[in-house]
Parts: sequence; C-alpha cells; structure tokens
Amino acid sequence: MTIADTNSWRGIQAELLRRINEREWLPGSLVPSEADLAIEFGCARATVNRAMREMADAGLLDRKRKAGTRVALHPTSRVVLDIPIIRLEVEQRGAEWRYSLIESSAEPASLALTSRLGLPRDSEMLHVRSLHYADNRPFLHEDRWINLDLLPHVRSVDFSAISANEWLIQNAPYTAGDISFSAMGADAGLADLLDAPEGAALFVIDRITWDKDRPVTAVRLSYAPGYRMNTKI
Amino acid sequence: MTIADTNSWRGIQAELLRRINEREWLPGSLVPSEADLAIEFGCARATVNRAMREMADAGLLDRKRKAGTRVALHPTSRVVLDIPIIRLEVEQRGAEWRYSLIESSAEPASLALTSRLGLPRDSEMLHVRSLHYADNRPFLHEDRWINLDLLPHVRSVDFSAISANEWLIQNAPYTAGDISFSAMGADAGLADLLDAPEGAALFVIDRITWDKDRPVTAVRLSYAPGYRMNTKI
DNA sequence: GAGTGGTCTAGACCACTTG
DNA sequence: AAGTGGTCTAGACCACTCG
Repeated sequence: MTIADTNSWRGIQAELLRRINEREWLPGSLVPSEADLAIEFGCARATVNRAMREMADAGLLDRKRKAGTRVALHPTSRVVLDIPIIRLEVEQRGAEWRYSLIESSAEPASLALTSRLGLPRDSEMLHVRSLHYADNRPFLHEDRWINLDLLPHVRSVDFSAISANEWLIQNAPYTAGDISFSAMGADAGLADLLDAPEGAALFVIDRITWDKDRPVTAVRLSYAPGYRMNTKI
Repeated sequence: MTIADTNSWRGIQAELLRRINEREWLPGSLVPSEADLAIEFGCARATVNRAMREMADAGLLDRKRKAGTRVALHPTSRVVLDIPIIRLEVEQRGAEWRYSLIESSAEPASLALTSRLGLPRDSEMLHVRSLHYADNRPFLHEDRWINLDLLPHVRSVDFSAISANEWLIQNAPYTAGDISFSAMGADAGLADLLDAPEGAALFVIDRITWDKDRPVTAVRLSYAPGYRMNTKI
C-alpha cells in the first residue's frame, strides 16, 4: 500500500500507527501478540518487537508481559527538545554570536540555592554572569553558580575567553539534570542588560545538573523578549 | 565492576556511558566497532548495537557506516516533555480541575492563521475559547481554532460539557505537530480572565497539529503566572 | 574495494504477570 | 501453569561511505 510496506520494522510500525490513527484498533483495546503479528506480516518476532518497542517508549502502546499490548488510553504527546550550546543555537539561527562576561567571582551561595543543591549552607560557589548576543543584540542572560568543591580548578578559568556554558559542557560531565521552563517579568537589572522594557515577559530556563548526586552547576537562562523554543511532535 | 555488568545491553550501555563520562573516550574520538566491542564484552553484535543505538538517538554518539562511531562533540542534551491532557495535568498536581467554556462559534479565520495552515483565505473555522481551573483558580486559557473541513461534525459538539482539548485527543487523530514555547505579557483580556495584572509574564504554548498535511487544529495555551514546566534529563 | 553500521532471521531462554 | 513481552545469539545480507 504505502511506500514503506516492505516488511521492515519501519513499514510494520507505519502500519500499526495507521491502525491506531484510523481507529481500527481502539484506545484501550488489546492488540495481537508479537508472535501473531509476526505471522501476519511474515517476519521474525524480533522485527515486530522493534516496531512496537519504540511505540511503547513513545507512550502510544502499553505493554505488559502476559497481559499483552494495549493501545494507550491517553496518548500523552511526547515532545523532544534539543538543547544545544548557546553559541550553536545562535549560529543555527544564522546570526553572529558574541559573548560578554559580566562577573565571575567566588561567593557564598544563598541558602535557597545550597539547600536545593544539598550543599552545606554558605558554601562558596563560583558565580558567573554573562550576556550572549546574536548579531550584536542581547540574546540571553546566563546566571550561573558552579560547585567549587567538585570543580576546584574552575577558579582559574578565564570566562571572558570561553563561555561558562561551553566550558562546562566540554569539561564537566554530568549524569542527570533537572530543567524547568517558565515565564518571568524582567526586573530593572535584566531589563537594562537585555535592552528590554522593565516588566517585559522573558522566557526562562532553570537547570541544575548533577554528577552522581553531587551538584555540578545551577544556571538560569533568561532570554530576550520574543524568543521562541520550537519543536515538532 | 558495577552492579549491572552482566552482559545485558543495559550493562554494556552503562559501561560505555562510564567511558564517555570519565573521559576515557574523549569527545570526537573514534570508538571501537560493534564487532570489536562484541568480542570484548563476549556478546553478540546485536547486543552492542542495542546499547549504542539508543545512545546515538540521544545524541551522545555519532554513527556513520564505514566511518564508525565517534563520541559526540557537542552532547546537546535532549529533553523529553510529556504533554498530557490538561485535566490530567491539573489532577496530577493534586488539584481539582474545573473547566468553563467562554465562546464557541464558527468564524472566518485570520489571514495569518489560514496561511500558516495552508487553508484558503477566509476559511471558516470553529473558534473555541475556554478556561481551565485548578482548585477554582484560573490555570490556563485555551484559545483554539478547529478545521471544519476536516471535522465537520465538530459543529454539533457541546464544548461546555467536554473540553476541546480532551474531545480532540479522543476524536481527532493527528500524525504530526509543531509546538513552540514562549513568554508573553498578558493583554487586558487575558489578565482579566486569568486574574492576573495586565502585562504579567505568561508561559505560552502554541501548537498546530496535522493529519497527513491537513491541519487539524491550532491552539494557544496561556498559563496563569507562576506556571513552570518541569522535566529531567 | 572494503569496512562499518542497519537490519533481519530463526531460535532460544528468561521474567513477569495473570488466570 | 501458561502466555506474553524482554532479551540474547549466531549468522547473514545489505547500504552506505570512506579511502
């Protein structure tokens, strides 16, 4: 029928998606077992498994041993965001990237921060603030705290030559991270830096990364007004 | 060594991740071929493939035939967001969900919208606006346009009884979607509806869904101030 | 041309869960 | 107890792409 009706796993996946999309298989209903589908499509069971596993990962199917496979009741759409290095993000937009360091100094971190990170209160951390530009217009403000216990030699890095964002990606591996996205009104300081009116709505990303339960860095990225983060389903 | 050093694909993947995280394999460097790793781990090549494929999907490895596999230079972190039905999102926060329809009427859509959707200009679409509440406080404003050509019987749906969000998920399959996230200041109308000051920073999701190149619906979700979208890496 | 990853097979055993 | 998905194997052929 379709272009991909070879008995490849992609072709099978496309057919299964069709049956779900066209309501041939209703939400919540039991679908045939891998073995049966393998017979129907004339292929090995592993091929059917390859097709269905991805759909289960994507939340379209619910699979349980013995109980079999069902079409998911609430197909929560799963969105994948790629968060690149800021320099690359700017350059991908066809703009020229520029960067300027505002401040880099070791300071005792706030109680709010140390408690979130599980560090002793008043721990000294490296506070790095900088601005990233796209075509000489402010693009985002990076406000970062780096764990000096974990990365002591970061004290001697010259963050006017390389952005903290990029240095960390290349030098500080992490195993987990928490991210949150929100909207905030620009305070006077941010408004000035981003060349925006005070109170302007800013898109904000807060991220904390961990290396096996030890915090690496906490950062807030505040984008200049008008920024959109795009993706596809 | 580690807990999972059985020669399962998970164990192998953990070991590969360790080599990357601990800089045993440097970014950009060539890693052994699947065949060599299979010998090293004493398993079948398919098992190594299973471990590495996922890492390539996640952006940690770059794989090319003949050229081999390299550790990615810029490990762009990949974030997965689950976007559930709004009712479930509210209930998952432990709040009581309530919903109120503001408007539902067939109207000619703006040129901006019809051109984005690839519809004839002045096409009539169903415009549905509603408010979702969490514990009786405004949670988000849903402003939606539905393609009447594709879904003619939507005219007779009573959107005061079921939210457009939920009705569409259950009745209108889609095959693709564009999503964008941004921050916007609340205009007078939204401020009033969301019980927020005018100009307050709102987190906004714009989404257009398609069923094989035919637009299904375009929606803007404007969240009340303070909303955060959280996830993990 | 040759090396690498992409995929498929036929079979096997196991883990989990339900009846 | 039995059915289902999860995984692994040994082998095979193919597609791609680099040298």
